Amino acid sequence: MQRAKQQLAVIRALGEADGPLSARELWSRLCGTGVGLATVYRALQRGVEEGTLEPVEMLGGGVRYEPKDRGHHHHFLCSTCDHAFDLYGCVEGLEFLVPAGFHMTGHEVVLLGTCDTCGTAA
Amino acid sequence: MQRAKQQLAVIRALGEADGPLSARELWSRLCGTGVGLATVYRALQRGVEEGTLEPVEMLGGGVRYEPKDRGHHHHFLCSTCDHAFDLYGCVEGLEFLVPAGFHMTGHEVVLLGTCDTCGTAA
DNA sequence: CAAGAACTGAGAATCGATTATCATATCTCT
DNA sequence: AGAGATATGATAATCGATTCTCAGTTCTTG
Repeated sequence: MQRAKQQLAVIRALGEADGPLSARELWSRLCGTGVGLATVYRALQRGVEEGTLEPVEMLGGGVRYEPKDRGHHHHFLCSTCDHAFDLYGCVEGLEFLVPAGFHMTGHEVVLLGTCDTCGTAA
Repeated sequence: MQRAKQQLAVIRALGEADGPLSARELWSRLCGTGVGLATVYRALQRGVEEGTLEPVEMLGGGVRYEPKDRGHHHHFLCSTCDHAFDLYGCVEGLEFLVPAGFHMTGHEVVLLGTCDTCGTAA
């Protein structure tokens, strides 16, 4: 059987988002459509198993998820609404920070501040 | 009353660490000294209230703590032992990543890889 | 030493996040 | 339509992290 309707709705909502979403964020966006929280978790778990979704750990606690096809990028975390936004572009030249004997395989950059909406509202 | 012995032991252990520690890491380092986990949490909470400790959220779940006097710096997270190490030096020129309308107040950089010890052992 | 306040360790209680369960509903295939 | 597999939502169960409780201990001050 193909992936079912409700799970597709979850994946679609994630694809339309402007950044990684947590299970709860995703669920609240699907509110009213009658999708259960359990189904959100099922869709996320399945997406990760199939390799189409990627879990993103970040400040603010929980794990967020995003489609794996977005390539290398970083995030902006709004301290007011706690939403994470995708950023385009990357940072180079971090190697000089690595201590001798350590081996760097990747890096994470998170910018903090207020987003468009929250900044204007304040 | 001054801060009591056990709590001082916690603060000292944190000061001697080469990076931020979680409550559990701290506790295991004090194992054998008969310090209870509750006391570790009490010392951390008190340190934060007094402004001498700073909670650090990072990949890998839980909150870690470090003395607040270490100034601006970043961390290296070993994917093998899951320990976080302080890095010296910082990154400039991240502003170009910030979308229009957003206001950046800070940034976090985490380098991932294997540390000295884990890299050698592998 | 005496009295009261602060501190302590162990384990219970709580909290939020995630996962498991189950009866029902939906889909696929014929 | 009928059979069997899969998906669903609600809720219960679980998990790890943190906080609370409490009886006993240690410290301070006199």
